[in-house]
Amino acid sequence: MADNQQPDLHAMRHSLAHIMATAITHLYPGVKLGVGPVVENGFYYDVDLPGDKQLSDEDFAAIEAEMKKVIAADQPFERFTKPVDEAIAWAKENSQPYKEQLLNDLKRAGTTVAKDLDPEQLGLAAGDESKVSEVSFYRNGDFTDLCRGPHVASTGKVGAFKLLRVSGAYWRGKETNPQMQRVYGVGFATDKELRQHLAMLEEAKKRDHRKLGQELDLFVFSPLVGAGLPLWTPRGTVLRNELDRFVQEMRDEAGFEQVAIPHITKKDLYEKSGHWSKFKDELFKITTREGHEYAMKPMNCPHHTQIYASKPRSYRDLPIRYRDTTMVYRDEQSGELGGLSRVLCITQDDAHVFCRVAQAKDEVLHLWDIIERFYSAVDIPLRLRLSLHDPANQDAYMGPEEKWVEIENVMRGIAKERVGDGFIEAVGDAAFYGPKLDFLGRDAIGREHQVATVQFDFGQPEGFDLRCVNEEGDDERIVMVHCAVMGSLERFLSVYIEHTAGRFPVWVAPEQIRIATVNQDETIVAFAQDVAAKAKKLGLRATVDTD
RNA sequence: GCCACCUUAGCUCAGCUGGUUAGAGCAUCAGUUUUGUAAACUGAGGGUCGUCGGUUCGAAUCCGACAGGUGGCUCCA
Repeated sequence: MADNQQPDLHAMRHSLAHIMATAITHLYPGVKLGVGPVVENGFYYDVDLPGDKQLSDEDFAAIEAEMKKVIAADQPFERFTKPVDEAIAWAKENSQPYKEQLLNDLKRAGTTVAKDLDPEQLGLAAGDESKVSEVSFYRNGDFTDLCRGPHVASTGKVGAFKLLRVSGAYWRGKETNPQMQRVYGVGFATDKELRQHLAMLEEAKKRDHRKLGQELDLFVFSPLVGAGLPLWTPRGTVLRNELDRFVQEMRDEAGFEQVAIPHITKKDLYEKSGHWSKFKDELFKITTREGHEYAMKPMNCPHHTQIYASKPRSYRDLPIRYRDTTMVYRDEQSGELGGLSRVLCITQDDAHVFCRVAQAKDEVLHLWDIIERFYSAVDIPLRLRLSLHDPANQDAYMGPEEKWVEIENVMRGIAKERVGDGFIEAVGDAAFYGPKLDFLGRDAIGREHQVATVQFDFGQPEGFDLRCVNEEGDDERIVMVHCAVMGSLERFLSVYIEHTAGRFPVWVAPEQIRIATVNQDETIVAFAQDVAAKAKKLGLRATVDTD
């Protein structure tokens, strides 16, 4: 829910959702309605059209025209209430099975327990846990809808709007439920604001990394190689290498050592780490000709633990810090792939620290320093999110809950010490092996993306029995700290390309110097080539342009 | 994976309801030009219309499958 918009704008958008539903009801009698809430910049309504009718963009003009008629009629929005049983009867009479289902939930539970459903969509006040005896409706003209409101006084007072797209959406967000059609629109108080918003969308389109990636010759896709598998051109590879080199230089200063690992492993490694059972759907699996099962690595930490575990470690050796920029592979659902934001092969600028519990805090802080230096260099402001486990779903996590709470308190303490109250907490966003400090970067046109991450891991050291010999000569369990600065190079570059609109600073630019000659006279061209050669000797990326 | 839409030259796109050798701009190449502030002139090459199959006398155009893409849904260790 968009919570920072003016209340009347919220009411306008909510009213637009009703007006759209009114129009669709007029055009497609017998339509079954789902929910129609306000979202950022606009609204949507989920509809299930009679017969096999499927909406497409071409139907928008007719729907918009019908909406304009409803708006021109300036019908008042009238609120009234009904006892819940009468409301259920109303839904039955009007063949609105989705509304009926919502009402039944309201009656039975007093609220929609399904946390995937916003109570606001149900005509129910948020936080209202009591049993519901009455529900509210809104009526405009010949259209009546179960709704909490609020609405504007009449349909003439909704400002400017435009329908943008239609897509599939599962009823109540559940994959196993029937799929409805979700019609999205945007709404603003004035035409001018609507035009500005549409202009912003145009700007975002211009910056689209998929478009710029092709125009700037940074990466390509091949249908023969497959979806979600970007191929990096020489120019794009320069970008990747320069950014990574900067991160790795900072890490080396902080005592990291580079390691290298194979991209596949026997299944045994992931049986021990817990990946085989927890993430088996996302593992790319390989069976050898002898029938042995292998998998492409979906992450690097299990491999790295085996380097650590290869010999006895003294407390004097710790912390041991490995860094490794390498690809991991995840078998994502085909429909989720898109550009560089979501790929099957993810290049992680990964790092793992093996240390004693008491050393972990300093390690986290040093890694945090590197993250801050990096994002200040690429001019992307960061916001911290502390990602915690979900107590309601403890089975999804390694280890006992007390341990989680203890470690999360330590992480929260570190965050408080460093940024005060300047961070948010997200229950359920932790990794299965430990809580995370996630960093959200804000790009030049205001969008936020998750980029860097620092993770505290006590699960895997336990699973792999990682230890050191302490001062007393006893075995001591160690902990791991994971850190990726760019996270995924692919995803980071999708953000960075759009952030800079392809105008990269000189230090990462694939082409730093272009020498253009005024004509194609031999001596002049030779001179230009000589200058370019000298520049290259100095380590600069120079080209000659004789056109 | 699910729903909708899309796929014509290297790029951006025309090709109406199926009917002669599929077009344009930019880019490329060749020749001309050598002119100081954001697209010089002339010409040429380049496409089995995503792939495979079907309907039809005839398919870029209609149907199906597959692949790839876009927007969402679901998912994202």
